[in-house]
Amino acid sequence: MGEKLTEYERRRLENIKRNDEMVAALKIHSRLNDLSAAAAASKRQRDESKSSKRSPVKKPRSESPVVLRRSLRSRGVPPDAATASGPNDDLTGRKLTFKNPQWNSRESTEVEGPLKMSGTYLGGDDGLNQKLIRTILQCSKKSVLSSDGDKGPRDSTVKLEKSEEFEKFIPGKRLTGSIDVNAFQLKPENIARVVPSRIMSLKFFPTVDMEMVVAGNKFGDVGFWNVNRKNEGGGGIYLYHPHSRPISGIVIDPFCISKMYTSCYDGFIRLMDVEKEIFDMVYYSDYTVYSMSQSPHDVKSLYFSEGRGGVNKWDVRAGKSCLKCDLHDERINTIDFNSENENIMATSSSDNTARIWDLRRINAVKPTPLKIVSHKRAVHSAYFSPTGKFLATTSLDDKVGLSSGANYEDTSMVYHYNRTGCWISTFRGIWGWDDSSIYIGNMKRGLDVISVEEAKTVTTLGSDLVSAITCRYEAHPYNVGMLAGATGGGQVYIWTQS
DNA sequence: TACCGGTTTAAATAC
DNA sequence: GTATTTCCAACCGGTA
Repeated sequence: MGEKLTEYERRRLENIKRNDEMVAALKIHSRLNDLSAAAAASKRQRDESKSSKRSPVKKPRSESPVVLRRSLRSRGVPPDAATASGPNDDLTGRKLTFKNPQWNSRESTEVEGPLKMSGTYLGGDDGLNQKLIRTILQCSKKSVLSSDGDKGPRDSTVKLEKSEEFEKFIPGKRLTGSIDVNAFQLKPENIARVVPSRIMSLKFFPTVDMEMVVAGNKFGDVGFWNVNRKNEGGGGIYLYHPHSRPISGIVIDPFCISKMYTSCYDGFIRLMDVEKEIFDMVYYSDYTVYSMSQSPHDVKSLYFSEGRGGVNKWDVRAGKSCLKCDLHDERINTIDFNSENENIMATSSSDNTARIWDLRRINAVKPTPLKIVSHKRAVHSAYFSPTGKFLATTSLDDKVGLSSGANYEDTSMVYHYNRTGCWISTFRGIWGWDDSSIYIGNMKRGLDVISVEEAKTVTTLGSDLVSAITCRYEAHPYNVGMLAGATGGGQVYIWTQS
């Protein structure tokens, strides 16, 4: 693992060196230009970048983007050149936002076109990249075979084969079942550092054929951890760099796990297509993509947020947007869908609200939500319970909101300290496998379990093995009782039932 | 309302 | 262990 970090740092240093060379080249170039014009252009770039970072235009899609990025393809640069392009002054635009100028250069991942998986692999040895590809393809093949039949997938774990839920297994629909929160255990072998730095997104592969977790960090790295050491390739960690900025969302197609979508603050949405061994470009936005989600009822659409309050519904088959609307006044932090009602969606936003929407009624210019859950500060998540009867909202106002009722009209607020500060990601209360509990990290490196019935924190799980605050959690969709927590230092902890 | 700048604050690394 | 460094968030309140 230390070697991986070293390799990662080596790649970063290489990148910085490339950037330095480009900066040096630019200096020579700028001598040829009028100094005042260069200064004005520089100031304009700064201003534009700040306005797009701190306060993206209110109606991003109805106005022309201020900064246009020129397609590298149109400039004759091969689209699959993962590391071929250095940063370029006319492409940095809104990227000029950091104090350290080294970070302001356009990164090699920000090219409009596919990136080879091998080119973005940070482990050095391409044999390991190939190993991950083989592992995912093997499982994907199994899943396809089994979802074509009527019996459900063949499962390699004894536990699920014996469970009643196994018979009900449907790709895209998470399993439900009650568990004893006091039976959670953290085993030393279920701890790993999957990426360097802060984890922003965490997902399990939606399959019962292996236990694979994916983590996206703030540098645009995506790490894979094949958790179960008993399986072939188990314990392996694989690190890629397909983006340049924080990974805001990960979506894996439950019907085809060799297709994984990632969204990023850099405005890119990529599709890791394991069969083609590429991170393909699905979409590029001039505005920050803060979140991405997929409806379990419609896996051929991606929903993602853009800039200040916009939501874009993307048709992955047609490769085009099929709906754009403004749903909030500030950035949208999460998008979630009701598992029981295909028309219901929830969004959480830094405009201090979470909103519940009827998808049939958001085509309007000024769509009206079915329900607004109001907090006093930014709302960082809004998730439906497994049955869809509850909505849990997590806000920086130190409250976890619980909304229920036919139209979610009954809202109660549970106190939970949520001020995570500047070094770690915000907390998000998630659901497990029934409607009884919400799982959320705390500032003392513990895992709080909030009882819905009692409307308070009833249990706090902890372990001496946990060395940092777990800010993001993910429940395994098909493996009841498997809960992953992620830290600001790149570690992932997986709690299991016995 | 856009913008500026102060503030919060954890964890890796260096000693 | 303890001190030092990090400086790719995000919020809030003051100001023009």
